[in-house]
Amino acid sequence: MQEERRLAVLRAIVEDYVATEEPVGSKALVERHSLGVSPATVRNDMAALEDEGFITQPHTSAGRVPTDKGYRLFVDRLSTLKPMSAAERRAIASILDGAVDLDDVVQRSVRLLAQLTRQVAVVQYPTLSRSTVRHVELVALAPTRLLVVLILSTGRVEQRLVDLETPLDDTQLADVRSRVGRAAVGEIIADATTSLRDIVPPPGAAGAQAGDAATLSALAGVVDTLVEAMSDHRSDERVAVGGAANLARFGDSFDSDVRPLLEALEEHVVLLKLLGEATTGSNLTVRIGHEGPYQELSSTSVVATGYGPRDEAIARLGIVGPTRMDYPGTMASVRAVARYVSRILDEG
Amino acid sequence: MQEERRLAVLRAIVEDYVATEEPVGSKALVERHSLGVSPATVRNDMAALEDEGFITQPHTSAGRVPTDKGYRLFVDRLSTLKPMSAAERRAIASILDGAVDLDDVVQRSVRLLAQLTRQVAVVQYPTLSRSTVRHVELVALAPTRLLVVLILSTGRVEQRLVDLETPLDDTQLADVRSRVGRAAVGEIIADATTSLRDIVPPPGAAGAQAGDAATLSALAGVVDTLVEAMSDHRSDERVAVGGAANLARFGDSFDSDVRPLLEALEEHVVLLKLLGEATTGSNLTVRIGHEGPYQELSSTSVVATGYGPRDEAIARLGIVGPTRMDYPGTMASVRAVARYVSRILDEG
DNA sequence: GCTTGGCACTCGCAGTATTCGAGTGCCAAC
DNA sequence: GTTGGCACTCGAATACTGCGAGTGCCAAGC
Repeated sequence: MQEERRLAVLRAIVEDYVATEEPVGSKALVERHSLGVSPATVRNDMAALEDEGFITQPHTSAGRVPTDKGYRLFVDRLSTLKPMSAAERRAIASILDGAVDLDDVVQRSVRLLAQLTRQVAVVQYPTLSRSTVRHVELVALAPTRLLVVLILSTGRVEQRLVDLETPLDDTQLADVRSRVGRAAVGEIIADATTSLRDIVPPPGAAGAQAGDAATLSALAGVVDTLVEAMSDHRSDERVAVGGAANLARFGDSFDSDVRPLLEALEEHVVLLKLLGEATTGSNLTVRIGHEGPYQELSSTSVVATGYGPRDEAIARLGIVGPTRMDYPGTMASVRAVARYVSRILDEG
Repeated sequence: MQEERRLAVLRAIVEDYVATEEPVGSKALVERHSLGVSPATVRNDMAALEDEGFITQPHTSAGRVPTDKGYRLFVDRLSTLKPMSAAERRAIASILDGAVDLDDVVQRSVRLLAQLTRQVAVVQYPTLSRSTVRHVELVALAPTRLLVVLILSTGRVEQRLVDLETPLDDTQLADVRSRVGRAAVGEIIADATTSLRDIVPPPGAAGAQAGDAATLSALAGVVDTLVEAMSDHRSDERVAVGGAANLARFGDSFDSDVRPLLEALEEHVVLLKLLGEATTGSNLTVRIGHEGPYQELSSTSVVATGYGPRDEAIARLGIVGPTRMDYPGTMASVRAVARYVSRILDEG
């Protein structure tokens, strides 16, 4: 009984505090929520909640404010995702459906997310590691210079230049091209890497079906380049950021809260760590205040989820904002955008 | 005589105000600078300067602060570029020389610039319009699907997909490839666009050396795609931004000054307009406060310059900061980075 | 005629005092 | 277990005051 009401009180406190940005007192609570009890009773409950560490008061004789632990309980047990309105759904669809390519999808997503949540949005570009090789092309730019183009199932295109030791004629080039294609096309990155390595004969031990020296040398160079392009971490680390202007709403504490966040937004490695490791599926994760890996960001929360085609989370997206945020609404928006983007990747 | 001293006073006021961020009074001025006159004299000069609109006082009985007009005079006539220290030169060289490709150069530049000036840095990616076509490649991904790769002299690579109406065999493809190559390679973008259009025969009027229908259809599709890629404004508009965390030093006025700037940083079109139209050569431009095109950014200044290989300004870079900034130092840094980047583009 | 010292005046800032009221904890009564 | 009452706390807002940096002006001096 009392336990249940206490949780109701906690929920009310979180909701009011998020809405008003001011510590909430017992009297205001009973006025705004129909709890069916008097302020005095609420006070007793508040005292209990404070003992348990869910709320705290900034100074004696002020209202109560949720602690990280309080938000955690709220998110885990007291909130239900706010359903998106029809208008919001339409907005998501209309904005994302206009995208012309992968980069455009990411950029539109980040804007959309920032707009919906009024927070700073972060979207990781689909990572290479889970995707498959759709095509490899070799183009002779000059007698000893090849352009290697790698096209992945996500739509990402990587190109590299390879300088050859000896010139290659068309037949030899076609040979290299077909060997590489057979080894890599259709494989996921990880497998393609190993099978590409396999088609380069170890130096010295010339196999029966190996081929002439020029071809082998070129093959080795191309394979090296491809392997390097595939494992290139720069591609994995790319993220898009949007809605930094929303930081202006942070209100008070500027130097202590906004500054470290602004710095983090430029460090893509940090951002990726904030988004969290991509686990399987599309689970929505919420990291509140101190739960995160960075001391300086102890007053910010992260709401993130994986996304990708066919329920494979090949990248993550989410938002970063003050611990005092509208979790139900934000979580709903993040999930909705992730689902829609995943669907687009499915079709593409 | 007096005129000269008045300018010296203005210079001293600007320097002191930039350093201390506080209105500067007559007494403090004569103490910190050896002007050789008494505070009373300085006061007279100040009154004159105020009449002319170069300085103003925030409120009666406070020190003086430079106006936009005052900064303008300072920048135009009273300041000499601070020479870069040897250490700074080395830092620029060592950071930029490590770049592996064009994007890397831009990204390193923007970080470097933000670090040197402690302001928000903006670097436009080299624009297409002035650069030349180094190579065009056509790759048959499928019988009726071509990958068109466009490589420019700046090192930028654009790729597009073209769907054909009818399949193309290797001979026909080679034909299209060589026609396109002959028309475009080596030309600057603008010329390539027109000469590409010229090689597509007008519908109906089949010329003597035209060729079969499949080839012509494919040719038209490829040319359309190339022309579109070349004139694609998205490529022109790309900019990199760095050092947003430096906005935290803005001190006071948050909502009125920082917020619009944060918003502008996400609008690349706005940023490009701020950097200004690329004029010829590497002229350093300084836009102070209200001189800029945006009302909301009236308390920010922009220091920008063009850069590019062989003294052709194919893109711009610069910084955005408060009107109260160290102009000589900032201008020197911007120019130094622009020169170094231009040199790298020269070599690449 | 410019420069300078003197001087009265202004006015923002910082520190202090004071009031106000929202909110609390506790207790006795229900 | 709930409720109304009540004394108490303490931060925020307001008002007051003295300080001092800075100014403008003027008359004397170089």
